[in-house]
Amino acid sequence: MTAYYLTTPIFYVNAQPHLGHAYSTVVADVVCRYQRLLGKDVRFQTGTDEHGDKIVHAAQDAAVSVHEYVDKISAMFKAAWPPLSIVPDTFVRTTDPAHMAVVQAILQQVYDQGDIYFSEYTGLYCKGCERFLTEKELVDGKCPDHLSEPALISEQNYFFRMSKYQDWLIDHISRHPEFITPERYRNEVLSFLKEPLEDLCISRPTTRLTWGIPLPFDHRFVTYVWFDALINYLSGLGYPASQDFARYWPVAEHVIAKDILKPHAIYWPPMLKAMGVEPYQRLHVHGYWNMNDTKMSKSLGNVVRPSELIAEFGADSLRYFLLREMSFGLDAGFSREAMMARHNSDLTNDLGNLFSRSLTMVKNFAASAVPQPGTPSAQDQELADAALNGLAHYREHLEHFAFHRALTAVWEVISRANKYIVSTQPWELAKDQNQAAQLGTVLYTLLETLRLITLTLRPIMPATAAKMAEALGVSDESNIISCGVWGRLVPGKAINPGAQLFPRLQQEAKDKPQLSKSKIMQEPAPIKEATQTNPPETEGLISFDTFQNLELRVAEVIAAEKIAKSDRLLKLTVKAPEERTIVAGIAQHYQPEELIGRLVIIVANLKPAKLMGVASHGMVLAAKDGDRLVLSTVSGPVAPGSRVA
RNA sequence: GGCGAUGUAGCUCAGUUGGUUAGAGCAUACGGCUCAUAUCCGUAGUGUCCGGGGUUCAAGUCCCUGCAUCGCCA
Repeated sequence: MTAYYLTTPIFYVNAQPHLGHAYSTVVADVVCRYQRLLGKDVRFQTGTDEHGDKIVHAAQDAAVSVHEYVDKISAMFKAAWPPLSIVPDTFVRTTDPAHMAVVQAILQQVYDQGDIYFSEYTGLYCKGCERFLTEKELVDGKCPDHLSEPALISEQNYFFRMSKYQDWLIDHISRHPEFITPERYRNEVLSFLKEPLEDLCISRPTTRLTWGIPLPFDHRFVTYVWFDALINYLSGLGYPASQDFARYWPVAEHVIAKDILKPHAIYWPPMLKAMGVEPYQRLHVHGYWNMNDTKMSKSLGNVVRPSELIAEFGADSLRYFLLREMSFGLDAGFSREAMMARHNSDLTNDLGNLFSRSLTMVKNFAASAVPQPGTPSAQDQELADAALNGLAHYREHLEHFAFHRALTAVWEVISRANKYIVSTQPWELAKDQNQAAQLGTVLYTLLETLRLITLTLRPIMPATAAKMAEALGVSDESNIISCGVWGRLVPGKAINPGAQLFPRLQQEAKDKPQLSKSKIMQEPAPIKEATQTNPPETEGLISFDTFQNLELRVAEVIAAEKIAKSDRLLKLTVKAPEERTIVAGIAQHYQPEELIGRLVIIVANLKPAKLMGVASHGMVLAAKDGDRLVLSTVSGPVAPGSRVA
């Protein structure tokens, strides 16, 4: 049996699972299910990336130990997938002892053969950022985030001789057009490789960072996060001496989002080469989901929780939407409205209704059994051909990760079937005994078309496809090659129409209460609209729900500076609890220095805006008394990020 | 600053190597059917194909230039 191995990235546990994580993982699950339908032996892996200073900080902010923190978030990721009908075979944690042992063995091996060397690096180090900054990042010689001058320090570190593999890598990418897809990302990588590659710093001294895997040859250092994380793709297979590794690695493919293109396309192949392992076969790069035209971002509080969407639409509907709405590789927009439209029109109307009307006719006109088909007319043959054609196109597109095209091909068949019903008018045929044979052919053609559609939907919407297969009496079909042919339904076999596949969802009132505080960012409902829907006596008042749309939080000012060329604006860096930049028009009332450490109240879910070239994520509330502005605050000490309500 | 991508109907997008009247879905309007868990089918549209210039018998498509948005790099 041919093997297939597909991975998602391992997700960094400094945040909870969001739609972006769900997308990568749904894509991988769909492809794995499809490969299984082809009869392959599939290995599907995901996991969590748990080392690094950001995680130590996140744990500190949450006031728990690092171990407790990573256990908790990792478990949240693990628990996020089954409700989406995603079933990985392996779930790797970079804190697993087995993974850590593999990382250390590889470091030792590469070190022994001379591709890791010790060297000194001198650079501008910002204590606040806990990292080296490049000259270009500095503003007036200062760190833009911490407004302090970085120190020129020398640090000794270990480096991976990546530059040695540059020519090999360019050659490899050039020879393998499908190594990085879609093509735009391949071009991006090739263009990056036109410049000389620098060696990769792969260590951090334990004086700066302890939450990592110690270098086996020097315990004063831990390994840099990428040398740790990427290796999960091997350690999850039991590298080096396992049958799984021998079986699955030669067919390995990775799914990633575009933000981690560089580590996967530039660092990873040379790492593999250095350890004497063949590179992966294909890297599939996808884009971002933008939320209501605003970049999805953890710090803006406009993260969509997949669990809430599942609760509202169902896992299958969400999977369908994600695959149908995004052109793989490009960015796409997410909105509840778009999802509602897809659900009701594509799923409820087109597919659900076709299924329901067809089975009802079999029930009413053919005694709930597969009818005996007669000689097909041109019309019947046309639908049969369209169904087989659709299946072929679907397969072609899925092979290339063109999910939206694959689904368009299937919906083309659905649409043809709906037209076919109108033009053949089975209800008229049923009225005339002489046309019984023709009726049988029509219904049989419809059922076969539905059976083929069901086959194509198995990877996309597993639960729905299972219901459809059950109704058609073909639950045992599990191979798209042997079953993807015309005429497998046996006349006389019982058909059992089930419940409606996709109940219609009503568009909720716009100011529906939020299910949780961190949902899709919404514009606060316009007051005008609220007054229109409210009785006259409350005119000018807003509803509680409207108020709930405002996310007010306490924030601590940790840095402030004047914005050049503006006499009114200050650029504030606040902790709420994440760090964010807010531009405030208070320069005439407050000096930057006197703001540091103050607790203020901010609107956390305001649409970001650029003021004098600086992006502002939220606004600071202040009282206006004539010409005077006085900042809002809370009457006692509370943790930054506390909700004000 | 360098390289690249994108800009097409109200919305989301298709448009192969230049080739007749520029397409689809959604939304809108009207009409038809009744098998449908309340849908489906048909018809009707509207487009300065981002602006400007050029090549060509012929440009959404190729070239130059400008604008806008985005990405990568520095």
